[in-house]
Amino acid sequence: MDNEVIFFGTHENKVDRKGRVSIPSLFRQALSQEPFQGVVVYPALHGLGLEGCGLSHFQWIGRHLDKIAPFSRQRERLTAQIFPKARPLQWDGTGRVQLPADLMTNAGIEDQVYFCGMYRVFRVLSPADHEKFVSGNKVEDSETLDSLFDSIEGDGQ
Amino acid sequence: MDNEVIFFGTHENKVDRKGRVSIPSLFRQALSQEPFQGVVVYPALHGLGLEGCGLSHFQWIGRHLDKIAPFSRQRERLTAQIFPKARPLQWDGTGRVQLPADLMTNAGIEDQVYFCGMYRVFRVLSPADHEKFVSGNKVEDSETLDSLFDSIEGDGQ
DNA sequence: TAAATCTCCATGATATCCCATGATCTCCCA
DNA sequence: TGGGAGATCATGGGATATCATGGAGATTTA
Repeated sequence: MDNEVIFFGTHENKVDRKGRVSIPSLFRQALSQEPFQGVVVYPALHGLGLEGCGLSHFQWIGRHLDKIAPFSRQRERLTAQIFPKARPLQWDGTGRVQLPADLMTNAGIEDQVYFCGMYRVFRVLSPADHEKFVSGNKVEDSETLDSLFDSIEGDGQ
Repeated sequence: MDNEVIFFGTHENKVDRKGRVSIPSLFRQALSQEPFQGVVVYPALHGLGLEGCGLSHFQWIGRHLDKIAPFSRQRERLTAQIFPKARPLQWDGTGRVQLPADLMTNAGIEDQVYFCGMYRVFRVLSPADHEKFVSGNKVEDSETLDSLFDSIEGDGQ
């Protein structure tokens, strides 16, 4: 897979009173090869704040849904969980997007956000949620961490 | 699959007393590459409100029915549910369509609707149905959500 | 001819574009 | 190695464009 889009690092940005926020330059660089110059944002599936990614990765999520029987209730429930709250946000010439009011409310975001790179996606968190996010994902004992890593297969690289 | 038609977000619009309603700009953009500049609307399969999509996807639904045994009761029921009440609605220069009276009655729509993007289709819901839709599709504990996703095969990406 | 539908124009709210600024980072040369 | 010039980045504010919506008038349909 060429042109891999990867997000990392934590970036603290301001939300101005129009609801605009700069997408971190590193994230925009990561997405620079994408046809859609913007991000897709939706409430995080597991827990806190918002999650975002490029359109291609979002379409990849959609293709997962395509594997489910088209008129089934399960497909409808999963779709309803993600799509009605997802929004494509195109950035402007200065790299900013407009955060929709409903998503901001949903995530308790006011005038400051943390962008946390999370490999193929990123999180957008209020300061309070960011703190919970950091402490909540701490792995207390190194034994646990070891076993997490051990569960991943090598690929002979 | 290029130029994928995907519907996102929830949009609250008014129905004026002539029965006109704006198709959300995002939805029209999604359909901008389609030969037919409009939507097809029919009663939703799983109960609430109306469902809509572009003409191409509607044709795709038809082709899906072709996979069901031709003289089966199931095929007839699905066909009867969708096709007799479906209507192509072309939008005008300002992006509005006229909602047919029978579909509005059928869906309990009066002067306000919610458009919910649902991936390849979208829902058109009265305020009351929208509330039921949201609460009815809630996945209470994240375990359930996980298991829903886990039931889908990964592709090793 | 009455009712319904479509076209066109006006309007307020909102989102987007464009330019300016200060802070930080990078680069280059002494 | 240190310091200054220039570039990049996040951010603010005003101007502009877009969108949803209302209504008048033209056109079509029954």
